[in-house]
Amino acid sequence: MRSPRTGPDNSPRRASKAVVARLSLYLRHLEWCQRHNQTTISSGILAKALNLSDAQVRKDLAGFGHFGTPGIGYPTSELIGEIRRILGIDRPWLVALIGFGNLGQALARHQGFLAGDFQIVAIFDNDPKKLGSREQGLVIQPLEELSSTRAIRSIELAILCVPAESAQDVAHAVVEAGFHGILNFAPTALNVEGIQVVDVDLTTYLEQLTYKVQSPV
Amino acid sequence: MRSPRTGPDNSPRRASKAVVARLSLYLRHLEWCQRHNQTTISSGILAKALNLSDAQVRKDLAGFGHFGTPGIGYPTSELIGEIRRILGIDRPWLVALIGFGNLGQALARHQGFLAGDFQIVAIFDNDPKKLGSREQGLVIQPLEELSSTRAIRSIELAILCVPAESAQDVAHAVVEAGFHGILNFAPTALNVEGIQVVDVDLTTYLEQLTYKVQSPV
DNA sequence: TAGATTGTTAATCGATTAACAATC
DNA sequence: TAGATTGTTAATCGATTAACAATC
Repeated sequence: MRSPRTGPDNSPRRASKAVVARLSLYLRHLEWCQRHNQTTISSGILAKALNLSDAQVRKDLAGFGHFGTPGIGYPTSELIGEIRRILGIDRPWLVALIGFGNLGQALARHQGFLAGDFQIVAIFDNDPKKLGSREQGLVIQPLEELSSTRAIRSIELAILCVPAESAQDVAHAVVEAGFHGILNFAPTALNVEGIQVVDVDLTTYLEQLTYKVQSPV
Repeated sequence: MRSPRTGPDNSPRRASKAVVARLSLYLRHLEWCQRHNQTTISSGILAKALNLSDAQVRKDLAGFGHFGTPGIGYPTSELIGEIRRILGIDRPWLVALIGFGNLGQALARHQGFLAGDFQIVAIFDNDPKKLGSREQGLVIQPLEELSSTRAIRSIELAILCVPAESAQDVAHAVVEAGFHGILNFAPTALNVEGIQVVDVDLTTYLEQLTYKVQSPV
């Protein structure tokens, strides 16, 4: 039973980036609770574990439906299923890794961050020295094969780990190849149409930290 | 010449996380402009390059001082200096890498994301198989040496790349060792006092992307 | 001077928090 | 029933956008 949040025209409203990010955090803690045989959890307990407020947890979840029971809390397993469905990870996603430098190699090996719902099934790079070598059972392919490989295997997502200088060109090729989304690790703003992009800018995080360290609270 | 933004009590006010993140983006594009011999830049041009609004750029910068000239724009080099000073990267920072699994190894090798202002000068791990081996000229040290090594070398920042299960314990040791800040790659919320933390949660980004892909605008 | 652009104020928009009736 | 907790509304807070006088 659910009644999704709707706009004035009654169409479902897209949740803000902040809300979606918190849903991922809720999901991870709920899975932890499930492993510890916690069958229900209250907004207060969940909030405390993540340094948030109980009101925020309830508000976030209520935006997507009625998942809890007054006096009881939220059923762990059911809420996990609901959040996975909301996030779109109630099914597996195929991923192509583009750019096999240090970061690309790291992500290919650090499958932990893929968390089971995502699978890297192709790796691309234009460095002739890397082409043809193998990683995790995958042959490094040239970018010319991006479009054909994507189509054959129905790959939907691309993780972009190329240098900033070539990122825009490669992003264009990714769009042309028919991908649906880009996780962009290149430190540059992409200008693309008709495709979703999430930026992960590793260079900015240490600067956020030094700002906080030199201006504590 | 600058007049920093102040609170009602005239004390400098801490900028929001969003503003600080944008300062990093401004800085990077300004450095690009400098390499292309652009001596001044307007808020409109800078905004367009980063998919932001001109008003937002001016507002962000005005929060820290008067850096521009009406009719002209902002002087590239001077603004770079100001932003670097604001972010705290007008001096080098020493960094310890804690946890030498796949991600830790990747970050050690992917020095690109450190961008010259940060230097990894020590690596720690508790895996007996890794101890004593070398990476980038650094010997992998046991966590028992965290405090002494930090003090001897005056290391200020820690990059935490340990598994979620041990992250809280290690974070505690990091605080005890006298670090000033943690860049936390462990997928868990840290509960620490008296130290600054920036979380980088790689597991959540692909979920943000699938949400956007299945609910486009 | 005319055109361009800043810094700042006011208006708008959105997100968080507080409070509480409803309900198990 | 009494205690706990949700879902939701109203209040607060903060961030973004729009507009424009000041100024080069």
